[in-house]
Amino acid sequence: MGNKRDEKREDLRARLVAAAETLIAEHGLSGLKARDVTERAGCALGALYTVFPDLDHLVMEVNVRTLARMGEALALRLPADRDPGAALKELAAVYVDFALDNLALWKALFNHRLPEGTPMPDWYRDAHEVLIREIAAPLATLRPDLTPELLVTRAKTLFAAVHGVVHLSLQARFVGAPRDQIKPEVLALVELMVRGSRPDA
Amino acid sequence: MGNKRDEKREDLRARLVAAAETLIAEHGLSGLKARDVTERAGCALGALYTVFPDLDHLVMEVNVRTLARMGEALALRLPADRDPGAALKELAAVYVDFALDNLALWKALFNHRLPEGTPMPDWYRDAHEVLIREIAAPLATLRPDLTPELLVTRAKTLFAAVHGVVHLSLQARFVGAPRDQIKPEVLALVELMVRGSRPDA
DNA sequence: TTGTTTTTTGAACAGTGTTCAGATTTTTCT
DNA sequence: AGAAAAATCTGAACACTGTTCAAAAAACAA
Repeated sequence: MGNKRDEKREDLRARLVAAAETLIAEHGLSGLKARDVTERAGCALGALYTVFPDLDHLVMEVNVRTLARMGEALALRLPADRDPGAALKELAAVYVDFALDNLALWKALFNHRLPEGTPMPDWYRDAHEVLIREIAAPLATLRPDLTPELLVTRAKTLFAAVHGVVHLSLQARFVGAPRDQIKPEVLALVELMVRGSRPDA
Repeated sequence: MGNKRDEKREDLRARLVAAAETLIAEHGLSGLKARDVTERAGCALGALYTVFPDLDHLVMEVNVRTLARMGEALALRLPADRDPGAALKELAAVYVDFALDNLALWKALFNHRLPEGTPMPDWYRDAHEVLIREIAAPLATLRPDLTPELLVTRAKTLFAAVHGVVHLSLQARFVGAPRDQIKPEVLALVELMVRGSRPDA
């Protein structure tokens, strides 16, 4: 049975990802150091590089877990929303809450950058699909005129718009809405987009 | 006359900022190295730290210049747009074009982060005001019901929504709209928001 | 010119991600 | 079980950063 090796390796991997997740949650993405991760995971510095090719891949692993949790949160919203506008607002509200409740991990998800010229692995890109998965259905009800292809693009655009409001606000940077008004502003934005989608009277 | 010193100092400062701008434009924010900047500016490594407290401040200086140019571009759009909806679309189009024409500098503007816990200087935060300055007027025409305070917040939200679409697309990351559809999608988004703002028939 | 002050320099430092020769552990073979 | 071979793990060493600061150079004052 050669799976004792695999078990150990899998255990080490899990410990590294858990350590990285904790450190990012506590000190932010920029506070993630290889030496801290390995110390917390209880292994040598070099061990990290026997599991992941580099730190970026460890971060991506953490981000994939964050995306999975976000996907669950978004899919778990109350069903039986016959009104597509209400459904879209509900999704946006869940998104805002998740970002606020997982601030550091959420920031790591969107602030992490691969080195110049490094292409994003497919498995990583694909993991982001949960962000728009739930939008298509209510949007299709709202906009039966859109082709399936344009529907996907538009869903991405709606997500990006909501995301932009949350992102700029939480950046605590400058042109973002005041932090205590993120939710109201996001909901107002979705309301605008929903109203704007209705056929003219 | 002790202003010979000041002149030299100002000249060095200008050379450093110009060098940094060029390097960011060519190799991206992450490709900006203190040694490259000083070499290109024709001074010693340490000279950088006699002008700026650290590299972050040099980046902020570059970003302020980018913001100023962007402010000019936004203010320069055709006047005589009596239709507020058309004005907002025009602003969005200018924003998209600027981002596409100044890709690396635009990314540097929004991807640069101060170290954890470092507060943003006021002069830097204030420089971002140009991003929303032109939005308030047409929005006020469109939404005479909004209080001045809410008008500002809503202008920030509209900007953040448009920015989010551009940002996620140009990140070439995942959930962004295909790059060749940035402009159409942004304009569609603004159209939605404008239509949604109209009083019910 | 000579002494004093200011400015500039770049070698040295500290903190980072990553590597890899050797030590350690596990597996294989008799 | 014991020994040899293979796989794995280790952490010192390396390469590349931003930043500092003692010393050199330049500017100025007398």
